Amino acid sequence: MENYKVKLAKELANIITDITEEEIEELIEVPTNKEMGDFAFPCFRFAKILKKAPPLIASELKEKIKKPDFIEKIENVNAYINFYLDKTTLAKDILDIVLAQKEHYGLAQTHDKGNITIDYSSPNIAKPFHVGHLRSTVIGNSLYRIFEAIGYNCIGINHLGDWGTQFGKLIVAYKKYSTKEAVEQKGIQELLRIYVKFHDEAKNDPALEDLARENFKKMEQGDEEALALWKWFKDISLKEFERVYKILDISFDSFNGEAFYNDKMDKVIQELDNKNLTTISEGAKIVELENMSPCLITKKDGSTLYATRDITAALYRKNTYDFKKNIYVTALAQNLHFAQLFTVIEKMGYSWAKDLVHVPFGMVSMETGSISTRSGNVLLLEDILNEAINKTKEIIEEKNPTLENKEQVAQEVGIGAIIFDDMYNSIIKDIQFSWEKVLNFDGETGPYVQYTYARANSVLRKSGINIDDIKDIDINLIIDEQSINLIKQIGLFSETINEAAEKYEPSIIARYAVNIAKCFNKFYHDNSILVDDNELKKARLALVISTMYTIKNALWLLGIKSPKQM
RNA sequence: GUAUCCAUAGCUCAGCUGGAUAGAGCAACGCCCUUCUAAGGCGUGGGUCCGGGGUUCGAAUCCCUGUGGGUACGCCA
Repeated sequence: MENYKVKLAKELANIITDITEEEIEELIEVPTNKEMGDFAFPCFRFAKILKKAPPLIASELKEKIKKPDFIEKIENVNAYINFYLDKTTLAKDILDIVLAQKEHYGLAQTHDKGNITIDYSSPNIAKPFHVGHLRSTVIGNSLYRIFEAIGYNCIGINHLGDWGTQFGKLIVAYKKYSTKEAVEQKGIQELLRIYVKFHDEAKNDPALEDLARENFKKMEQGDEEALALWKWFKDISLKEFERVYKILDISFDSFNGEAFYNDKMDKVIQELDNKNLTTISEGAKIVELENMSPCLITKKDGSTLYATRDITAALYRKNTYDFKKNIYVTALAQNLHFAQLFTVIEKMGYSWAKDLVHVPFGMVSMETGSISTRSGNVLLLEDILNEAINKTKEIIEEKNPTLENKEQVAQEVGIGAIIFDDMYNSIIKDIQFSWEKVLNFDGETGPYVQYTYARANSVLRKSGINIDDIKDIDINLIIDEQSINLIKQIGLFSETINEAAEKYEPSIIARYAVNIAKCFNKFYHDNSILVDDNELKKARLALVISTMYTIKNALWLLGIKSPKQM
């Protein structure tokens, strides 16, 4: 649709000389109401220059415009000039592209725009994967695919929280409250139990915290026993995470977590010193920042912090991947941390500091209050996914009991519902987790979109026509209202992906997928597809398969599968 | 205290780079399966766009300010 706007601006520029073609293009808008055309040009702006009433300007202007071929009609309503695109031209232009690109529709064929590193999921070792971790994981995965779709090469980095004082705590807790056998048997559950116990005990015995810091310092100094325990805890956790990633079908290009930077931080601290950015405050090494609390580089015992590792990681990523953008998908609560991180890198004199992007998302809470691993108020992601899968199975038994591979479909739909729900709204919004909401598959939900895809697929299957035979269609057979609405929507795919990338907002894709589904369902309701008239059937099937490609790719961008039947 | 995010229908939210009567879904009620999957379609009711100023021909949208809520602010990540 964007290209028509450009063409229209060019046409108008022949008549309007007061402003530039670019300004004209900016003024052209899409009317709120479909009845008022595909594009509108408001004339208020010229009232002052021409000293005439806007409606008069509009009507005079309208008379001067020579109708281009791609425009069906031009109308003048008050101060607006409304343009209606020629339906046949529009439908032909869009369907030609979709039917040529087929399953690649909307997705870039090359990835030559450069590298983008995306830091997402990044769970903390030794803590179970809960609802709160889902957001970073699915949003990051979606952004990865969105940027790939517009031609970047993405590098997905799981910046594991596998270093830091928490391991000192875990080592202390293990020695005090657990045994080798218990950890081997119960895995992460046992690690969680002793971690929670540590915090309970530390409330009354602050010396425990000191002991923990001591143990972390040992790790940084290469103490073998401490490192062996650390590695053991890490392996146990990773096994657990891998299982969740497998269920979600999400993968990473790098698992270089915080520990990976252990031997790279000295050099960076040295660099900060050399650039005279550091000062000592209360025994700690810090970088002073304007309008912001200082960034802590080392503690008074000399061990490093989160920020130290993130600065090091950013430098490493720039050197390794020469990224065009380096994106961090983390909670909004980490706003200050990233503001500090980016400013420090800017102060170091790196011009690419401007390419560092924090994509913040809102908090997930539960009806029982905020999620807290320490207090045990958690809802494990696996439990939610399993619940959703079971609910889907029930629905399948009720609606489509003869379906083959029910198990797999239930998995794809149940998980799709959870992922979709997480990204349907602007990611900045807080979410209060609710079983009722997440297990509701009616209305604007993942299953609704998937259902639409399955429906379309079903018609195609029953038509008995091969996809490759759907060509040379008579466009004039599908320019009724519902068909054209659907075609227009399909034609918006590329610019929708661009917008989602620009705003780092997967929900734009999710809403787009719903729009396509809505348009298709109306089209489906109003038009019989499998009719006797062969030409009409073929033309409508062309729309059916165009919808299928679009929905499948839109859902793919969100990390959601499209089962052919459900 | 400072910073930051949020505030639109009963609920969850779109719309926010200013434009024509503010839109969806859920929930409620009613209609549509002898016809391609009813996880669908259609309809009805439902609004002080948090309050107050300002900019503008025009503000839910931009600016200022107040209120309410969330979050973060040195040795956790």
